[in-house]
Amino acid sequence: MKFSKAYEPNQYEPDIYALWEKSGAFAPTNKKNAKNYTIVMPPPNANGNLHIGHGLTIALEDILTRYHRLKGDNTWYIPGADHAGFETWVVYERRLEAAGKTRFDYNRDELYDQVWNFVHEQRGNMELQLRALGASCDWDHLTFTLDQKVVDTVYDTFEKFWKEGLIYRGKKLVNFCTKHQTAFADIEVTHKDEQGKLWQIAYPLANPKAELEEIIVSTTRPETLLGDTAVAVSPKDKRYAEVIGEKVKLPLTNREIEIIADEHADPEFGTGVVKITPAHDPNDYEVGQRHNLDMITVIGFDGKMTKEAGANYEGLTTADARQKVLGDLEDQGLLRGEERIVHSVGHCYKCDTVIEPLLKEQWFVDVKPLAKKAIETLEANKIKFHPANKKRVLINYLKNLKDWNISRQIPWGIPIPAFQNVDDPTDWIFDKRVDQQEIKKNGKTYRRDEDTFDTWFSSGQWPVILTNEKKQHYPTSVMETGADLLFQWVGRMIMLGLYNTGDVPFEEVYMHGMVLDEKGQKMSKSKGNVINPIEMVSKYGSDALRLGLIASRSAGVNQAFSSSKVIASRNLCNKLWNVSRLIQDMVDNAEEQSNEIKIDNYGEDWICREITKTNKEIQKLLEKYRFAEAGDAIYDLIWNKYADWFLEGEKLWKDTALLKKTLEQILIMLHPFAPFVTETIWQTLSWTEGMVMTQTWPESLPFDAKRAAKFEELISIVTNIRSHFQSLPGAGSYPVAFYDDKLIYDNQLLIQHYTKAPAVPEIKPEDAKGLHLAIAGHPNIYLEIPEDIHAKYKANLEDRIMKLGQEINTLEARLRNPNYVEKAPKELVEETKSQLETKSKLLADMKAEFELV
RNA sequence: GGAUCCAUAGCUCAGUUGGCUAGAGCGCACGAUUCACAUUCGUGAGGUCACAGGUUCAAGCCCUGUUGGAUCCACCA
Repeated sequence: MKFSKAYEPNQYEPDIYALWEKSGAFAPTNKKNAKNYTIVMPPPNANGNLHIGHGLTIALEDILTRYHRLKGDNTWYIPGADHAGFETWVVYERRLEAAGKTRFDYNRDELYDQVWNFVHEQRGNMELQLRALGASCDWDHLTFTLDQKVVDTVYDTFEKFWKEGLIYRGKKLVNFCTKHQTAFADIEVTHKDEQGKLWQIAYPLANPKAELEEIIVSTTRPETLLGDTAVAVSPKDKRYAEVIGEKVKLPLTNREIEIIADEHADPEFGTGVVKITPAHDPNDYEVGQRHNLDMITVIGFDGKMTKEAGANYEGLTTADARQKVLGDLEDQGLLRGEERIVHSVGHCYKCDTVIEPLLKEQWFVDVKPLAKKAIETLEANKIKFHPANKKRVLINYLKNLKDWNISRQIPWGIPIPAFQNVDDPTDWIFDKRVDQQEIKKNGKTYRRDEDTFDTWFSSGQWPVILTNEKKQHYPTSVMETGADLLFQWVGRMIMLGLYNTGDVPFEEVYMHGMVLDEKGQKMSKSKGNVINPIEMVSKYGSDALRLGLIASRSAGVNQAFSSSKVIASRNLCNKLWNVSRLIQDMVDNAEEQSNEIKIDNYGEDWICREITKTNKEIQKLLEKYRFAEAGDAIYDLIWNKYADWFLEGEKLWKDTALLKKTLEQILIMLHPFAPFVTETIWQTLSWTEGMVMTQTWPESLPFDAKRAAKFEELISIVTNIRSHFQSLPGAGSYPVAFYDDKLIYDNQLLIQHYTKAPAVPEIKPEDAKGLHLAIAGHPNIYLEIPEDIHAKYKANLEDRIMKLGQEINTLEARLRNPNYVEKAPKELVEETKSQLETKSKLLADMKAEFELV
């Protein structure tokens, strides 16, 4: 291959990925004295497309993976594909609807097969996209969340729970979406503040007293009145103390219900009386439990009033029933007022339907013991979090966690392996024969539970499942995922991982924030501000997207996407491409080919020092998950140091052995961040062998620190001269004359090359003329400029003298402070002193010059 | 009600045991240019680090409070 003039990512990326994949190097090695490094990928939706957040996830995980592979670890990055239970079901149900069908036209097994086929028709796109992003994951172990090994583990866990009594079947209030016909966990419900009304309704006492004939309750949901089984007052509320235990006539029905005393009633709120509807309100449910109240279900799973609501209301929607109830109350003179209030209402996170708390028999996990263990583990710092504060947030959540409803009434998921005795509804058994609707056991007939597991129940066991085959990779090294999944996923993986294995599922957690659009807004389809990562890849290249995404981003913080960072990264790739092109050119044209490195000028010492310094810095930063800073460090090395200074100088020296070596090191160090361009270059260079992906992380390069420091002096001299050339009228360049300066003498050619000065002559002190440069340590440099330009320079010099004077004042003030001299570290004080000395000398030179000019 | 995060250059953001003159990319201004790269090179302007106190020899960083923005959890008859 030859280097074209510019790097065109699209031209190379697919072939490069194919090269890697074919090589087998994505599979974990099994070296004896190497550490294991494992990341399980949060599985993207199997039949969806990746979004920009996946771009970030893959970038971060793949940087870590490739870095550790280069470091020689037994590195294993395991990909996954999610059946995404509810998400996918919603999509499929929409298709059914479009075809004029509903889920009720089929039985569960038929629906499961249909969705299975649907998903597998759509599948594969996501996996291609992961490849386009450069994920160096082990495709041989790609796991779909409905694969048999997943189901096996989930069933084993369920059975173990069952035997230990951690699973129970309970009829409790669940969050039910009447559109999607399924229950949700608490965490899946989105609460929104809404404008609503609070109505006052009179409940007449069964035995009216002279001073109290009726009590007035306040409610936002009058239609649930039909299911009231008590009214509650605070036990401390003196107004009602006498009527506790008495009955009231429930309006619109002919029932009488009791007045009970319960803490739930707040004397300060409204009239201090609460109607109690245990079947339709979570708080009332608890009151009902405490007082052993009846539970009357007046709203059905279809969102309509039931038979129990009475003939007048049966079949009405809750909204219609509300109007009718209000009208009827009004007719009877029992409606006593209304006021507007803002209250929070739960909605289905997919379809926005109001979530109805309904009584339903479901499987619940008793989370107390699991959460307790998780909290202990977290408090013992067994898992390190980035950002660190997420640990406390998670502990706080776990402390208040309620039992977890794991039943979902959707066909797309892992069937719950539980069967119910057809003759005895209380008799449930555990059995794995879920492919049958009815089974026989001990002469009894059992019918399968139609429900499936909450997907978080299975994905909560993800690290355990994926490492099952190579147990030495558990616990995994780091769990990298979005900050929004702290509770529903990370927390559950910790609980279930500990339960399954006794050990944590991962040693560290890194949580990234959301990728917002360029204006800092959340991306959403409805807003139309979604950025497609694959479009970015085809426009700028995969490496540019990766580098651009990690730039300026820190753990846990939501940050805007920045196309300018992507473009800057694209430019970096091109820069490196051209650097390589130049070096290849020098190698091709070199008179002798030698692999022996001879460091014989300051710039070479300097670049060896800088590469080594950056090498250590990148390692340190990646260990701390500081991706953005690591990216900056390598960017700075390649562009500002390697290309702008070292390579520019090497145009004169052409030490090909050193050029090769340094370029190789840079390619390896950049590889985790920009895998495609580094590999493309590696494959294109004439002398490199194998793949950059499977090289070894570079060792330190040899250098002489004093000589490297000399080069830095040269840099500041050159910069100073360039600055003068720019600011002097005419913006020309002039001879740089000097005397008695070894550094300049030794580097005349280089200085001429960097500054583009016409000459760098050595002169006799008495011949010095022109503009005297004030550079610390180099007092004898003159720009030979015409007389008339001097005056302009004088003003500039005056400014610099003033500035320097201020700096000297600061230093002097610091040293005058006895506390500073005594308490600050000695090195620091010494440094201040030496700085003061240098600067004072410089100031004296400048002042002398000012007089001369 | 409880909690968390954020506020630094025109924009997006770094700045992690407190240390000297607060950085980057983009943008802006000025200049260059056949010879690796216009996806280029060079030079430069631009910041009372939200505000008010405090701790310290020393504060963008630590503490207290205030203001503004974002998010999460719980509750809301």
